[in-house]
Amino acid sequence: MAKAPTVYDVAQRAGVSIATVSRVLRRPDDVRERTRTVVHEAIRELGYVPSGAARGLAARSTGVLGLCFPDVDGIDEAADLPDPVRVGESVEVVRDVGGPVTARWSNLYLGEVMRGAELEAWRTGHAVMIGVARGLRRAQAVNELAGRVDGLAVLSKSVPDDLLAHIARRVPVVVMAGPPQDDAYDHISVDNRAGTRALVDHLIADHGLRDLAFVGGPFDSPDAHERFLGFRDALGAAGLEVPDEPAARSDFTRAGARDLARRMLEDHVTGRGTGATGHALPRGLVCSNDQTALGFLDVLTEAGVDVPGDVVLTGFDGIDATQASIPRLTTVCQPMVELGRAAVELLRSRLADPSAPAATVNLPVRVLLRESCGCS
Amino acid sequence: MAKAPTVYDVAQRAGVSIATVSRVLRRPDDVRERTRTVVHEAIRELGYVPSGAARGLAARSTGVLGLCFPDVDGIDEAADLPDPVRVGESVEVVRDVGGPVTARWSNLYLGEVMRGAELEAWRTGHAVMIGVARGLRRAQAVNELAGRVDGLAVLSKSVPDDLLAHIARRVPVVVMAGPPQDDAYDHISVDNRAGTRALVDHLIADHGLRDLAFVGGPFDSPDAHERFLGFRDALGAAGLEVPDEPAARSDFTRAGARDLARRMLEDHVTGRGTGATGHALPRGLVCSNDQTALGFLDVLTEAGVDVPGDVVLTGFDGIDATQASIPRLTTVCQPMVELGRAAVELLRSRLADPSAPAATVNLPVRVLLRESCGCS
DNA sequence: CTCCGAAATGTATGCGCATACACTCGCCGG
DNA sequence: CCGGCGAGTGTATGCGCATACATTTCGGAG
Repeated sequence: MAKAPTVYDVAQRAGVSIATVSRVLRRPDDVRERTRTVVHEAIRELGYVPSGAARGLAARSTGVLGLCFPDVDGIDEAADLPDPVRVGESVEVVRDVGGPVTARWSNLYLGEVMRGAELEAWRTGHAVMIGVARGLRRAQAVNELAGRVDGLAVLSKSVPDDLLAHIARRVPVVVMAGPPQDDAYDHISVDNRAGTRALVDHLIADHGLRDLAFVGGPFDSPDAHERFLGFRDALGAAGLEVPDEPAARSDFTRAGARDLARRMLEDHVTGRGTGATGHALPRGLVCSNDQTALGFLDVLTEAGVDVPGDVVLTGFDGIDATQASIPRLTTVCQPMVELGRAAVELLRSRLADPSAPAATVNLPVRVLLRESCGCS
Repeated sequence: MAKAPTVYDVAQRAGVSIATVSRVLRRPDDVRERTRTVVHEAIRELGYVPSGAARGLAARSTGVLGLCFPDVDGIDEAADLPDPVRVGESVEVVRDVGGPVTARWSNLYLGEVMRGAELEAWRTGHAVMIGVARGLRRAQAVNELAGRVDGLAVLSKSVPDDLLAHIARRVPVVVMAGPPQDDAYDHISVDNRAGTRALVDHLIADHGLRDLAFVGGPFDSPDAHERFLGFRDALGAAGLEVPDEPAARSDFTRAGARDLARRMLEDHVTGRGTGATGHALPRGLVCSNDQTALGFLDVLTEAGVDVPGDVVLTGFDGIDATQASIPRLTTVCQPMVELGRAAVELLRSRLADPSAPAATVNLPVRVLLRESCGCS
C-alpha cells in the first residue's frame, strides 16, 4: 500500500491510454479483446482497485444508497462510552442465573430491515451504507451520509424535520415506517391500523370476546397510536363500547410492561380498582407491541393467571421471542425485510424519475394466530 | 434536486471564495466568526451538502470503513429471486401452526458484529459500509467496496484468498473470526479452542462426566475444528481417551441437527450401533454450535430423554434461542459486538501506522453455565 | 491499390473539494 | 514613518476517473 495504483499506472503498464483502461472496466464491449486482456493483466499485476471517490465524482453518482436508523442503543455522546474490555484471560466462566434477556439490535428488527435493503440493493448493483443518527454530532453524521449516497432511506423519527428537509434538497429521501403523512417525501408504511383491526376482529368474531382492553405505548409513538385506532375500529364495528384512551400505557419494554402488569394485577386483587382497567382484569388484553405482551405474560403466568384460559393476550411486531413463549404469542408480524426492500425499490424508481409525485407504499401485515389468543 | 449546490454556489452567495467555504466546514477556527456566520447562512439557504466523493478524492481518504460478510442467505445469482410480493390487501391472517423457526440474519449474529463495528466507527467519526460477498458478481462487488473505503474488515472465508490479496494492496484488511493463521493481514479471532476446553473441563470436573462425545460441524469450518481441538484438550488433560474425529458431524443448522439426532437415536434404540456413537448415547454431548445443540434438544425431548438427567447437552455461540430453550442451554458465548468493535479499532490503528507488523487480537469468550449441563 | 465508414483508441476536460501558497490588511515595535 | 508579522482570505492546483470529441486503425467494397 505504498501508493495505490491509478488508471494512469495501469495505462502505462498496459501501453494504452487511461480512457481505454476506464473502458475495459465500464464498457468492455467497446474494447478489442486483445487489448482487454492486456489491460486486465496490468490490473492484476498492479493490484489496481478503482477509486470509488473518483468514480463517483466523475460519474456524478456514487452507486450507494443510504439507510438511516435512529439511535436504539440510546447512546449519548455526553456519556462516556466504556472502553472495550480486554481481559488477559481469553475465557471467562460464569453461571448464568437468568435475568432479563439482553437487548439486542435484533429485538428491534433493524437487522432485518437492513437485510432487505441490502438484498434489494444488491440486485441492482448498488451498495448500502448505514448510518445511525446518534449523539450530538447527529446532524453532521447524517449530512455526511447524505453527501455520500445517491438516495437515502430514513427510519421515521430518526432525523429531525429541518435536517431532513435540508438533506432532501440533495438526494431523494424515503421515509420508512412513519405515520401516514402528507409531506413531500416518498413513504413506506406498515398498516398498523388495519393489522390491529384484523386481529381484534378475530378475537371478537372467532373467540367471542367482548371485554377487551388495549395496552398502549408511549405517547410519542405514532405506531402505538395507529394500533389503538385499529383497536377502536374493531370495537366500533362490533357495536362494543369504544374507549377514548388505552386502558394503560407501556413503555414498549418487557421490563416496563412487567411493572405495569404487576400494578394492574395488584389493583385487581385488592379491588382498589385504581387502574384504568376497573375492578377486574379484562378478558382480553391487546398489547401495542410484543415486548409489552411478553412482559404481561411473564407476570400473569407467575401469578397463576392462565393465558389464554383466564386472559387472552396479543402483541404486535412478530419478534422472535413470540415463537418461544409459552403459550406462543398471537401477534401481528411486521414485514421488516420487506420494509427495507421496498425502501430501496422506491428509491430506485425515484432516482429513475425524479419528477414523479411523492408515493406511499403500504406494506401488508400478517396476523399470526397462535395459542395466546385461544387458537389451538 | 434540480442540481445540488456546490461550494461555488455557496461561495458566491456568501460573497467569499470557495476556500473559505471549505474552511468553515473543516477548520472553523481559521475563519473569522462573522464570515463563518455568513457562510453558514448561505449553506442553509441553499441546502448545501458537501459531496462525499469530491471530499474523498481531494482528501485522499473517504472516512468510510468497510465490513464484508459472507453470503449467509445462500442466495445464488443463478436462482431467480422471487419478486417482492405486493398483495392488494394490506392484511393477511394466518394460523401459525409452528414449524421451524425462520432463519434470520440475527441467528448468525452478523447484526451484532455490525453494531459493534458501527459503534466503534462512530466514536471516531467514521462511517461503515457493509457488503455481502454474494453471487457471481462477488468479486466485482468486493472490489467496489474496497475502492470506496479506507479499510476493510472481512469475515473469514467471505472473500477468496486471491481476491483478498488483490484488495489488500489498496486498503488495510482485517480478517475477523478466522483460524489462527500467519498471513500478512491483521486478525481478530475468537478463542474457540480455549472456550470449548473450559466448558468441557467444567463438565468433567464439576459434573463428573467421563463419557463425552463431540458433535462436530462441517468439514470446512475452521471454527468447528478449533472447538474439537478444545474438546480433545480437555479430555486429554483429564486422562480420558481422546477421539481422532468427532462422533458425528452436523451441518450447523437446527433442522440438520434434528435429522442427525434422530438417526443417532434410532441407532441407539435398535442397537445397530452403526453410528459413531456406539451402542449407547453418551452421557454428555458437546455440540460444535448452538443450532446443533438445539436440534438435538428438540429430538431428545421429544423422545423422552431427559436433559440434563439422561444426557448433558452443550452448545457454542450464545445465540438468543439458548436462553429460551427448556432447559436453557449451557454454551460458550461469542463476543460478537466486540468482534466488530475490535475490527474497527484494529483498522484504525493500522491506518495510523501502516508499517506496523501484522497483529492478531484474541477476543475472550464466556462460558455460560445453565441448566442443560446440570447446573441449577 | 484506394477510399470510406465503422471500430478502436487517444486527448482533453471537468466533476467538487482540500489545501499549499500568495496575498491583503491591520497592528505593533522600532 | 517604516518594516515586519500574523490573522484572515483568495488563487491555483490536483485528487482519479468518465466521457465527449478527435484521431487513428481496420476491414472491406470498388
